[in-house]
Amino acid sequence: MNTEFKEAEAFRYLILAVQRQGNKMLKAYLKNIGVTPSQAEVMSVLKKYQPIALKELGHLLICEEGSPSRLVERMVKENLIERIRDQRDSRYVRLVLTPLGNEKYELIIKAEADMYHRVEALYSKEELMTANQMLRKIILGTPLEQALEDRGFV
Amino acid sequence: MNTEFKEAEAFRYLILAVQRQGNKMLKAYLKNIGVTPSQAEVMSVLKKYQPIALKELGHLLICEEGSPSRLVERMVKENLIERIRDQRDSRYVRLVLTPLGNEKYELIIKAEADMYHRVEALYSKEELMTANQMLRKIILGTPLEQALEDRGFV
DNA sequence: TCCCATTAGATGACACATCATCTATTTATG
DNA sequence: CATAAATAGATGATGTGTCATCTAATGGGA
Repeated sequence: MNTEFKEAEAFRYLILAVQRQGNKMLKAYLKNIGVTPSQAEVMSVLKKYQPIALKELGHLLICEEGSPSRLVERMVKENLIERIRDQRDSRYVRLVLTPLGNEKYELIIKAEADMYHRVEALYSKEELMTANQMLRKIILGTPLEQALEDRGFV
Repeated sequence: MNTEFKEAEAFRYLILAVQRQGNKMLKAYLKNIGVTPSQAEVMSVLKKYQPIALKELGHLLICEEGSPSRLVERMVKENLIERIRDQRDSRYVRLVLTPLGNEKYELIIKAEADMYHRVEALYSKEELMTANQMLRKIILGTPLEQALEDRGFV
């Protein structure tokens, strides 16, 4: 077997595995709140940046590029988000959290904190900083760099 | 803003970003071969382990847990895989690469090598080993640990 | 031998992601 | 002012992932 790219190949699958496993774990923590990991991400972006247009939201999300029309659509149906047409330029919509959305966001913060506690039980702060610094390098020059920067993760 | 879990939160989104970005890059490399990253993973598992049952394949894949019926179904339709009912126990199917599948796999190896070159241009072998060692820790005790071990990534 | 628990795989349901295309508006330009 | 270019968002198509449930086949125990 060719072992030339052994570490690079392992890195590829380890990243995939960690993302899947982490998503699964977060999904479990969020289950009784009734939101998915992607929805939780939308809500935390809205909490910080609302009111915001769909396109801006798309630029800030890590979980999805392009315009998250359908992700938002489902959340509107579940009364987590309100979608308001802009008066001045009706191409835009302005997105804000509903009261229910705000309520649930409080629970989401707690669930995420539980998740982060588990991560910090596994890694020292120094380890995390080293890993993060390395992961940032691969994102430089990609469309996600701006999103991560705006969100405060760079 | 609460900064208690700053690094853990950044880690969460960096892992997501790197996985998305990497998947996108690999997808581009594989595009003219006509296979997706998940399909490429199935083919490299088959190349090494064929003939194999659907359930075993599911245990070996990182890209999907459970049984990858539909992933395989699409690949059968595209004549990449052959699905043969086991004579002795017709609950099982045995999966093998078709000649077309083998041909395409040769191209996939090249595309993946290009991808790995880019990763190694970014990171030293030592950095990769450090990162991989760290990522392995979070996988310990999860269902994916076995898959990674069997595939030779642990 | 007969019945039932077990097992492999298929399938329905749902929520993403991504890409291409379409629609409704707005704005720029002749 | 009229029309074309540009822009925001919606929508269709396709391929995942995940979970629950269903079906078909096997095998073990009464």
